[in-house]
Amino acid sequence: MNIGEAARTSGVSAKMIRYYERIGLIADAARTEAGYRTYDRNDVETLRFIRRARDLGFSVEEMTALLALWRDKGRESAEVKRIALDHVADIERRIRELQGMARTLSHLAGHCHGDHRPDCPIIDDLAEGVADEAAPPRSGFRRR
Amino acid sequence: MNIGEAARTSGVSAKMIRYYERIGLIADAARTEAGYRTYDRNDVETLRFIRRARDLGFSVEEMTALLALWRDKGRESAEVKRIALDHVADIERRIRELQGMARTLSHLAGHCHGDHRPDCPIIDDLAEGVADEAAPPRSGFRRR
DNA sequence: CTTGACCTTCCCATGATGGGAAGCTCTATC
DNA sequence: GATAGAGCTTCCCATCATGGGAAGGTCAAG
Repeated sequence: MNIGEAARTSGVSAKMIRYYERIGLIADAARTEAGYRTYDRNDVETLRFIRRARDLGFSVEEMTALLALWRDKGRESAEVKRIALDHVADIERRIRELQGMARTLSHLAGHCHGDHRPDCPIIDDLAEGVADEAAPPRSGFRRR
Repeated sequence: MNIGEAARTSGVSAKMIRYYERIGLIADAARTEAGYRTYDRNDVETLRFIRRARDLGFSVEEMTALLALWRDKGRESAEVKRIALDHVADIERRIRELQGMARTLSHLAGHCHGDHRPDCPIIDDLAEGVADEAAPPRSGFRRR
């Protein structure tokens, strides 16, 4: 099948399939005489694996490791578990950061009239920076 | 003061100060004859405002609105509150996405021996995609 | 043989941030 | 006054995963 059908049946866009090939996450696809990429059921299975890992928030780097382990029938499950748990710890750290932000903002908003009057503790806090209630905004925080 | 001191006292890197000026979040700084940017206490206050908003996860777009409201002494607090609560809702949506991922992965890891044996439900799930326990991986999800 | 869907590569953009090069300016010390 | 070193300037590049779109080749149905 061509890349379009592989994309539809795997849930990975054609753009991303080409990208994954270019960065070496997946092997170069076979080509027709005209240069079209072709995929078989096996390739689509790999793409599905990638899509599920991606949906669980794994980075390309982590997916590279997971794919290698998937293919390695003699793998040690400890290795897979370690990657998964490291990822969980990473996710939980991000959750805590976000919770700190939400808590601070909710608190401030709770004290804001939210009417036509100009007084607003949210703005006041941003301007003065009194409350240091949010999770410590250390390095490494990225939004979206 | 020059950009270096403004960066140190505001907590916003010189790189980012130039970036914020270039994209129009802050006004063009005054310049010395030699072309050096100069900042006064007022400018540093603005930069501090930006840093705090950034630490709370506001995007540049949201910061633009918040800065305008900060300067507008006749603002309606309802407007500020709306931006803050919209942002909280956005944060909470991201938290739920992350929690779904962490839950699924923790569940899978809990059933993985994590030893020298190759059997691993984490890999099996990625390969087969049986459990659809994670938050629906709709469009718009971005990692980090 | 034309039409339209599909494929190819290539370049650009995102958002917020940092790295680094090449070159100019300022200040302190000799 | 010269020199060293810190600090400033602009410009370009990279990140990460993803999409948009242009220019042009290919294929299948009518």
